[in-house]
Amino acid sequence: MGMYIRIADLKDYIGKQARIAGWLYHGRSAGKLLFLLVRDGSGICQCVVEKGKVHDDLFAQLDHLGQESCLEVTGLVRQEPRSPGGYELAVTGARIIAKAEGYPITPKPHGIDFLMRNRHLHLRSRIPWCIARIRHTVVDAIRRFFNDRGFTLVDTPIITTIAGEEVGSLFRLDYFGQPVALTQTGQLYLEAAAASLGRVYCFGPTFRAEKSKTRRHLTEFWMAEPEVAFINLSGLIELAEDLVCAIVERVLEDNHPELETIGADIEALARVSKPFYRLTYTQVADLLTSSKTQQFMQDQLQVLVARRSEITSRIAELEAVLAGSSKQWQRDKAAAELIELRSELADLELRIENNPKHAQLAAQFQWGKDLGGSDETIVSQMFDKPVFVTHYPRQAKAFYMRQDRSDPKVVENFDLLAPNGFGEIIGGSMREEDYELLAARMDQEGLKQEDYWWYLDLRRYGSFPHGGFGLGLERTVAWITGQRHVRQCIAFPRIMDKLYL
RNA sequence: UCCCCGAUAGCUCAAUUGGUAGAGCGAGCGGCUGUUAACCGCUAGGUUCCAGGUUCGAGACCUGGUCGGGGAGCCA
Repeated sequence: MGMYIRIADLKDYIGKQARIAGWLYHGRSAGKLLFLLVRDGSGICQCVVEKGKVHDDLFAQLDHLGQESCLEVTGLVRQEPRSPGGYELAVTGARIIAKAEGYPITPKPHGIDFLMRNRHLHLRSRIPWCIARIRHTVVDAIRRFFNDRGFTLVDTPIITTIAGEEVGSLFRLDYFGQPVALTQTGQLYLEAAAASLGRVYCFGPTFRAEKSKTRRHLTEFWMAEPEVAFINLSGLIELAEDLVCAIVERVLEDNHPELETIGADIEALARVSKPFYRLTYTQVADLLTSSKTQQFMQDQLQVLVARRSEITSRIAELEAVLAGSSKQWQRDKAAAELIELRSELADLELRIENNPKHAQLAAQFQWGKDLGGSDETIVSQMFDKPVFVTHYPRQAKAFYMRQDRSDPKVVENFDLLAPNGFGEIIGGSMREEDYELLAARMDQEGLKQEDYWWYLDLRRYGSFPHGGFGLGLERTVAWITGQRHVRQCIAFPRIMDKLYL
């Protein structure tokens, strides 16, 4: 593609001249040598400038070039074990395209608020770059998965006239005088499309005005939703299982370096394989109130407490280093570690404080309630692979979920909990295809049948067994990348009462 | 809506518990031919979030507010 070689392709040019263009990620000087780390979006390349090999005034300019300046570099590509990527560019020429001065984001720790207010620049940094690449792989894997299985993509509307989830979490809009809302799910429209195309899916943004200020919530997030005609619950669960396996497999294949850079738990990801665990809601309720769970929580508490004393004594050590008369660089290192340990300590304190509360909540769990956040966390911590939880109580779930004909108290639904405390990434169900049962359920929920007239029509004209699910993209990416907060997993996050940019 | 925590240099954090506001990074200048968050020396950089109050004296204590972080409920 023309004038420049992509840094990712430099390995094919060893021993040859190449010209790259990018931004200065980091510059160091060592006397008459300059090390310029240049990034171009495809990778990072160390460019070595030797005094005398370029004009002196260019050398001086490069020596004083600010981080994120845009430049073009020409040189000889050579293998070099001392270079971060294993090869480097021996610079013979360079052209500064645009200078940058006082770039605010340095290669040192920053607070989350600062980074999010500078998100437009933060995207250039290493970790957001890795996450963006992994997110891209996940999206592509999802599309391929469905396309390869005979699904047809149907783009459902973003402006909707009916609610699929809690009415309280709608973003309301005025549509030329008519009250409408931003979509919370494409599901209802997808059910209509499934009667035309059999297997369909949508993949787009969804909007929920939930007042949830947690690490698992965005007000605007992306969801992949398949809807399948002539399937049953176990078929649906298998589909979800295959999908998650396909996603994880692709990421392991395509993004190994990125996973390593961000410190994801690659071994845990490699363990993600069929079959996942399958539990009914009733089994989970029994598990939560069992002595096994209480024991698990106690064991966990002990581990946390042990880790706390470990950290506490390490902090004391580091504080002694800072108070003592050691070298500056030793003090710097100690200070950096101290910052990290203190935040881990704060996190531990919170978990230690919450542990008995959560244990108690679990012990007091009553059949009929929806699983709380802490219950979900406990269950997903108890398993090393994803867990399906099925057959929730009917009254805790949405009106469209199919009543289990062999046990009318529950519905044919499932949630998929990612392991190690990540919690729910998929929710799905068979849909009630019986007109009378659906209408009765809508009455119970206080939903007006005339608002849903076309949805009920689907049960009037050749009603068919069908079901589907929704996979939350950011939660999936957060789980795979090991990010604490979903807000790192979308380029421009929207969270409750904050847009940042 | 409720609970907890925080706000000090551009950034990340200190300040011996009420007694002269500091360090690293970043920025600027200089040194160094193999750096890996390089290193070494020098320089600049402050209305300690805002408004009141207590005090001889407040970054620290009290009241109110603003902003931010985390959690609960609810959810993907």
